[in-house]
Amino acid sequence: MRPRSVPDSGQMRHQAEVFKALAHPGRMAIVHALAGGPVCACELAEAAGCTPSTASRHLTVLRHSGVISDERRGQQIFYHLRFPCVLNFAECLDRIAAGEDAETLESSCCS
Amino acid sequence: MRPRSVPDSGQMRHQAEVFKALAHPGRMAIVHALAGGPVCACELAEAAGCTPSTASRHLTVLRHSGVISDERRGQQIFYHLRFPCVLNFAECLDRIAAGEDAETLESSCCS
DNA sequence: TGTCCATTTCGCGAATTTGTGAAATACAGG
DNA sequence: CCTGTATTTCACAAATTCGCGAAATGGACA
Repeated sequence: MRPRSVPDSGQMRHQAEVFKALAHPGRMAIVHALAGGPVCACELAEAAGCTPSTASRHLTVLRHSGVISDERRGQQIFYHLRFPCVLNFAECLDRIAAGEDAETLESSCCS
Repeated sequence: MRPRSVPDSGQMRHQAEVFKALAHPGRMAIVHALAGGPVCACELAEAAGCTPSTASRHLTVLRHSGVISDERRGQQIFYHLRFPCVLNFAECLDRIAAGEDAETLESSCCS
């Protein structure tokens, strides 16, 4: 077990903000849709299963929390996943939900 | 880059639910307070900086999402962190926020 | 049984989040 | 400049979350 530093309250607020940005099924769908590389906003609206308007707000939330970044390419805007390890952690959650023992998992979790 | 399976909508809903449970500074404080082992509810209320009443609801949210479990010991109830890798991921967030490059980080992230 | 202690549940108002259509903005190309 | 496409911003109502005090619950112990 590697030693771990205890975060201060500012760090914990920031962590909670990132978790909040991810705390929505549509936004998780967006994050997973970005796993293979940058994707434009219109495709992300489809992935999230909502209108472009709603998707735009989800994208704003994710961008503001630092999870994604945006880049204009001609008429469209492509989004890029800045925290690839979110996908690692999400996979851990699936494995624990599937019944895998968390202790056994820990050494390989999120790696 | 290890191949990664794309989660179905049920898995993404579950992931979002876990993230939502963690999406609160007080609940993050509780999670970090549990890093060293089980802690009773009254101490967790202190760690979260709220009343026992509010802390109890936070604990209910965390327990319902599977992040923690509870165990009675005499008069008090001790809580236990079931997802230790949450701490790994939280540390990644700190390191990225501190300016560390996410690509460099990924291979060691959450491990 | 009765009393203490730890914890949870209830009820309430305040604040935040959510989704959407309509309108505004930004850019490419004639 | 004007048109079409992509995206965002705005305004609004519905739903959810938050925090706390008061009251209820559940064991431990005499």
